[in-house]
Amino acid sequence: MTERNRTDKLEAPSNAIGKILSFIRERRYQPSERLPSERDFAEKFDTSRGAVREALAALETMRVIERRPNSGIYLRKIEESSIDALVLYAESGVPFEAKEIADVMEVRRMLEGQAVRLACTRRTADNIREINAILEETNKRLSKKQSIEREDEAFHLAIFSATKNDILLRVARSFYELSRHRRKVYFADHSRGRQSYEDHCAILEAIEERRVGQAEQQMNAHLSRTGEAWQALLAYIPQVACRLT
Amino acid sequence: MTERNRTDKLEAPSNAIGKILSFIRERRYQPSERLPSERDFAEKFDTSRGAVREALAALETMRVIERRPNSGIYLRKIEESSIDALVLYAESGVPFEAKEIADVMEVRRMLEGQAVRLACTRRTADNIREINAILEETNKRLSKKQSIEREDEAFHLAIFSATKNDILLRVARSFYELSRHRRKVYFADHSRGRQSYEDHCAILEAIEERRVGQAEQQMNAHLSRTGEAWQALLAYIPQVACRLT
DNA sequence: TCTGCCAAATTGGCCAAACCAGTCCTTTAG
DNA sequence: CTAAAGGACTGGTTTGGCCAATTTGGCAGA
Repeated sequence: MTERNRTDKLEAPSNAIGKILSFIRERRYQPSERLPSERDFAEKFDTSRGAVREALAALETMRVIERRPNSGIYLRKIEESSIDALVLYAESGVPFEAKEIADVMEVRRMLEGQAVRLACTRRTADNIREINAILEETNKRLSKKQSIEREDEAFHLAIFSATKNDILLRVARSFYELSRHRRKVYFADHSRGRQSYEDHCAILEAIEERRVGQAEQQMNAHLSRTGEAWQALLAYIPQVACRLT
Repeated sequence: MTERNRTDKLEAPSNAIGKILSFIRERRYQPSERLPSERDFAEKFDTSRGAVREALAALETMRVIERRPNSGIYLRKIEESSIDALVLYAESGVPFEAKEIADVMEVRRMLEGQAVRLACTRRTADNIREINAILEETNKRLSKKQSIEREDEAFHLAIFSATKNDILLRVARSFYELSRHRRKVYFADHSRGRQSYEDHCAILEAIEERRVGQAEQQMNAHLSRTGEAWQALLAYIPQVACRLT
């Protein structure tokens, strides 16, 4: 009951990574604490040292652990760990807090209002075509009662892309990756998907016509609605959030 | 002449990671192109398959490559690769463009102006103490004519930390990581360090006294000065930027 | 000539046993 | 009591092998 064929998030959880990760969480290891040795892990998971070392290499680049030669493997602070590690954590069963939602929405307000302004002035015809295609796909999925979490992410990232600021796009990508699990929960409700779709259409129209003020206003309205929907979601069924995947 | 004992950036370039990375770059591989097999790499680098596999595991979590079972190893798009991979690239000898600087400064303007406002209202006494300590260290290093790139990063991240928004802090961290190499180049000049220090002191004062408007204004002024200094730097000695490390 | 099938080669994934070069701690000889 | 010797760890690395799946190529039949 540990995992199934869900190898479409990170391509190689490779089994061992997940095992080590949940081992760390279950045993409540503290930062800078020393973990079992490679050989212990291999024995514990009934696998080979090579497989363990490969997983450890991955976890080290995610900055979850630190390997000190001739000493041991040490757990690092959670804040130091990379986004990929957090995604792995979030993907299955980590507690889910209202403050995180509020934080996410605050950052979105900081970034997306200004991004949409830039997008208005710098967009090309290609950008419009791309966003249009995304919205069509959104509509298609909505009419089939499917979740649109990926299309929502694609829409917002396409706006960042239209700003022609590669650094901003990169930051936005890692940000959206970070909140991907929450988005999955959010769009489990069909009506929230419909509302987002309508908001998106209005935003695209403003960008296409290069109405800077209107675009920013529409984006702010969209984010406000999303924030309120989140509050409502959390107020009534906070425990549902964890179980959905 | 490939590498020396510079194992203080990412903890385990482990030699093989760097070798594979420069191999990819030298041979000008294109995205989605198939790389040599694990066994080929092992032979090429005169090492074992296990070492190669460990490096590949790391590169896979950095999303530089994709390993398809029973098929091969494929190069992914650069835009998909993680920040760590970009840092590795930047660390040694990648071209250096003015647009990147402009992009970075644009993002900083988007984020830090609002962040400093939040910091004013939400800061605790601890935040002030922390920032003060950073500024003291900055001053100490300046009087010893040392570069302050780490202290500069610490100062700005401490402001993000004072906003009490963990998501924002995380985004800012990855952002600063992304531009770490450029910062190293920037602070190679001592006078730019002094200017930043003075700006930082003014910003801290405003945050401490919770003067929201003044803090934002100081931050904007600081970012403007930094942007201009960058322009000047790039205009006169663009080629120096690449060679400095 | 074209088609279909089967076997060999190649791939990544994995395992086992060993050796190295350090660190740390205990034991032992002076 | 001290200091040297020894052993028991550690992560880092190599070698050599097996597995399952895919790809490939050649051979047989139509």
